[in-house]
Amino acid sequence: MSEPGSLVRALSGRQTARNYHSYVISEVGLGIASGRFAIGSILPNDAEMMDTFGVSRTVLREALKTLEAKGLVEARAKVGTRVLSRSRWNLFDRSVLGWIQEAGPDAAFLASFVELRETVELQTATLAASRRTAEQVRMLQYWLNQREAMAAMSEPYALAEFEFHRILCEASQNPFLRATSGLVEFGVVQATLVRRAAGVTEFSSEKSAHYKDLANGVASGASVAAAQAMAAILTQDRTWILSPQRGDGGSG
Amino acid sequence: MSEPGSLVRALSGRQTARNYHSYVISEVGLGIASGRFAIGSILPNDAEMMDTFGVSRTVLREALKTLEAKGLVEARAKVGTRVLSRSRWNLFDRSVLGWIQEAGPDAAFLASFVELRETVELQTATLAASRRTAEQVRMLQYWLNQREAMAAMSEPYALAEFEFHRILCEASQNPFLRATSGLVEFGVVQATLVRRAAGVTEFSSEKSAHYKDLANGVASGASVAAAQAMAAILTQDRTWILSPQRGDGGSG
DNA sequence: ATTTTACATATAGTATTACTTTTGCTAGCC
DNA sequence: GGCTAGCAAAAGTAATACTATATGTAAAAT
Repeated sequence: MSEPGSLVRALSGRQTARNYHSYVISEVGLGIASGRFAIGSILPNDAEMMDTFGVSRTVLREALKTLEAKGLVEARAKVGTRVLSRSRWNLFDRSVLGWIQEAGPDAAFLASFVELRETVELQTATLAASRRTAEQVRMLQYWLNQREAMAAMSEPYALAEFEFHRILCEASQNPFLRATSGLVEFGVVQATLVRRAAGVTEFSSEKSAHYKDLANGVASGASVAAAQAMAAILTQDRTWILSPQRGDGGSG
Repeated sequence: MSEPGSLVRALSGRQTARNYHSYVISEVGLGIASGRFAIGSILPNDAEMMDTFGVSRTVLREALKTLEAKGLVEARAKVGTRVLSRSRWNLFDRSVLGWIQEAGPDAAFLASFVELRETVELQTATLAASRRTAEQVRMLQYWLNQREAMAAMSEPYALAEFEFHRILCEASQNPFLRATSGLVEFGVVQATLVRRAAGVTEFSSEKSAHYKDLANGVASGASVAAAQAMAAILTQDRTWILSPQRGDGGSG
């Protein structure tokens, strides 16, 4: 039940597969993220993959089109469907991040992630404080309480923390920052996964004061205070996310 | 020949259509970005669109799958294919940004864009200065020269400026920042479009000193100097991008 | 020996048709 | 009035056949 990745799936709403498309998409997507389909290599051809996944060509091709749209592969006649280099991947896409997370990101990737997240979420906090609506303040308070209430259960806890950050994205009133909710989810989930693996059973306490400060800062329109509280949260998350993992090395 | 959008297409490599898929994708994508297919509305059903675009259901569905992957639409049985709200769009996707640009972004969107770009590219410049390779320094110098050489022609000029910024993204060594090259392209193109529309014929001069400082800063590893030069560039671009447009109101 | 040309071939691209599944709506039953 | 069954519209899936494209190879020309 508690296999790695279940938290990810729970948060992103990916159960197993809503239909054949999504099944093939996540199988191949995860295969690419994990390195089972090596970067630069050619995927098995249509006929072979139809056989592997037990789907028609229609389904297979539509799935590959989706992956192409996310920058993971590129199809060309006579040569096949090539796995593109990571620099072509759409790293702000929620599913792409999900596959990377499920595959087990390496230390360099996590360092890059933390680097960007700190810049982005700091701005999010700053803007949210000056633009939030009354309704958003209420929502923040709600998820703040939920976060405390669910502190003993990794998945509901992570969900509450994620929702809190997501409301902040909304409150920034900036469509680009709203589109970074995938990043935010990745961060919350990654920090929670690491701590759960380390045997943590009470998830909220270390950051509780900072979350309270953040909510208060946003509610009162204090941009600087909000940013400072966010900075404290991100610093704490960073130490968890970048802490050396259990040496399983990864499956790929 | 000089219709709006040709610069966009030239830069992003979208000629007209490589195949039927890309034709349908950009028609519908642009239709959505321009508001011709209203947000929240249902697209015409398969049969009708097959007729409109003169393609088979296979092509149409694969095109819609691509748009779904970019967060523009969502298909559900019995109800049809719905145009999603902008908050679901993948705004870091190059083609999505291209359609928005071609459709003529409104002032609020441009303000949001500038807001984010300044945060992101400032960090890019900082990191690039500390991580760039010798080869990247050479490339920067090359595009710096090209930028000057092409100052009289909007498209080659914009291309050179874009390449300069793109090399910076690469040099940051951060995959997320590399994935923001679509943003960078949008900014360069937008600034150039506005100025061309205003009758500018010499594109480089105002920012030349700053670009030189930026290249020098990156080459010598001076992160702070590089960030300052980038800030000056972005400030200048902002005044152009946010300047009131010709009052054509937009076609949508 | 090298380059060019042309062809065979493998692969994705496209078209067509038919059938299945999902789900919103409506009408009928409790 | 609310629940239930079934109709129907739309997307989902399958199967098949044909077309376009580009790669590799071998023959032909230099």
